[in-house]
Amino acid sequence: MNEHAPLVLVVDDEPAQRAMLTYNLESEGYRTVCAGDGEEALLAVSEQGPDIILLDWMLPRLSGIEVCRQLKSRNATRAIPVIMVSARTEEEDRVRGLETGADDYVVKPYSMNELLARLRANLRRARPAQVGQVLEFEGIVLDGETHKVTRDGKLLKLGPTEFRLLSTFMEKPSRVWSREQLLDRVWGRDIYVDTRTVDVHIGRLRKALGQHGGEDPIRTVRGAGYALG
Amino acid sequence: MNEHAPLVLVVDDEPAQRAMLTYNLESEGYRTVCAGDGEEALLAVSEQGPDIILLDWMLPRLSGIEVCRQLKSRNATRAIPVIMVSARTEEEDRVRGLETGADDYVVKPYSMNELLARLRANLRRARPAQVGQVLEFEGIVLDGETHKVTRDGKLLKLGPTEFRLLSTFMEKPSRVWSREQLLDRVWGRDIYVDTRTVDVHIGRLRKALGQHGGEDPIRTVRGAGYALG
DNA sequence: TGGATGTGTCATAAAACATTGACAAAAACG
DNA sequence: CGTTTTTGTCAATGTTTTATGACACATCCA
Repeated sequence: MNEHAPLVLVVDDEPAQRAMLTYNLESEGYRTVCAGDGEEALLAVSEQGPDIILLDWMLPRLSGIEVCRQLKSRNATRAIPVIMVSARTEEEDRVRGLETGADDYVVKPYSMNELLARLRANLRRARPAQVGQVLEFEGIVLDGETHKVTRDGKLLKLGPTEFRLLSTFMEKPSRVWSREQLLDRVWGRDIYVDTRTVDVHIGRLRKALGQHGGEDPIRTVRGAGYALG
Repeated sequence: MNEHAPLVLVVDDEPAQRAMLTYNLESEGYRTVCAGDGEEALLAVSEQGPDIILLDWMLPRLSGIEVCRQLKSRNATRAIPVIMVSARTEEEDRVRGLETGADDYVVKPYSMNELLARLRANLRRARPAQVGQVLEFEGIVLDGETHKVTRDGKLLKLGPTEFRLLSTFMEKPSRVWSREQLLDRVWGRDIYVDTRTVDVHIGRLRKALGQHGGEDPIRTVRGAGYALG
């Protein structure tokens, strides 16, 4: 199994469902981890740091909707895409699902094809911290597994948002990202934050990158956004 | 109404639907334009250049899926986000919708809230019509993704307006652009600026292009405008 | 719980860029 | 040629965009 395959957290209370899903996901090359109820799910999120979450609506102990709400209210987990899975087709549920911040919504019965398509779409959108991958740019080394960043061998101290911001930049150095795109990838979908907030965090990232000296590697592209190098 | 509000193209064959949608969209501050069938839709796209498209699945003449396929197969329109709207809940359709390149999918009946949430998310994602294209002309290389311009390998420094001006020229080298056309493309529609401003910026672009030496590649066409080469 | 750390917003400062009018230079045209 | 029209450049001024520091509030972790 590829070390860098995306890790999917499957949350469902029915063991048969979980087995079916993990089987299919793994034969598509994903890595998986399971949880049987809401509390297990939250635990798994903080311990495993999945790249994406398949979340059943009906769960013992903590409902799927509540799990989602909690995930989306924390900075550390906000950016992880959540796909809600539900047997209920009522439109009201879809709305509630999306309003708690779910990134997508799938109604049972769904085909594996549909699920995989949505999975791919959501992963494509929001995968800044390529799990396990080590990115490098002009002496800056970002390790997605240990969450450590060094510059010219010296360890840098940076907060979670700065880390995600930097890893977005490093995924494609010298590509210009608009503030909106950065909000989408670093902060997450449907989050209402002023675009100027990006400026502030860029400033913080610059300070963090320069804490042991060195040129500022972040380029301001007036009227367009920011880029690395 | 804000001139720069996103323009939403609403494609639906039922007038009542269209009215409902435009009413709601406009009270949210969007500008709207409508089409009643697939061919009208394609026409509206090329004439109005909407920022995003709400596309009903079932349409007379040209089905929504076909419209989407055509839009996504042309460079000029590929970047416009398309949200498919359908009454059909069959999952197979959802998959087909996403596979033709639709950016999102909404099933009727949907709530306005859901629709607006998806609209916002998709607009934000695709916003700066990233022309990730690299244009080249006589040693001048313009990269739309990194916003960098080099001449004979040497990086040039140019401001936002100079960048847009140059990229307009490079789209079709040796074509002559009138001052009015340049104002339209570089400055934007309905903006009131003296045509003399164009001269000044041409001057700046010339200086910028010559900052490391080299011939002036911009040709003045007296009485007509300017061209590259 | 409580201290440390991180985050979003605002006000303000600073920088970058755009516009315009004046005038000089160049081209067109009789 | 001299006149008229068009274009190039400059400097002054105005506008927009970005940077930064301070602060309140939320979150994390022991």
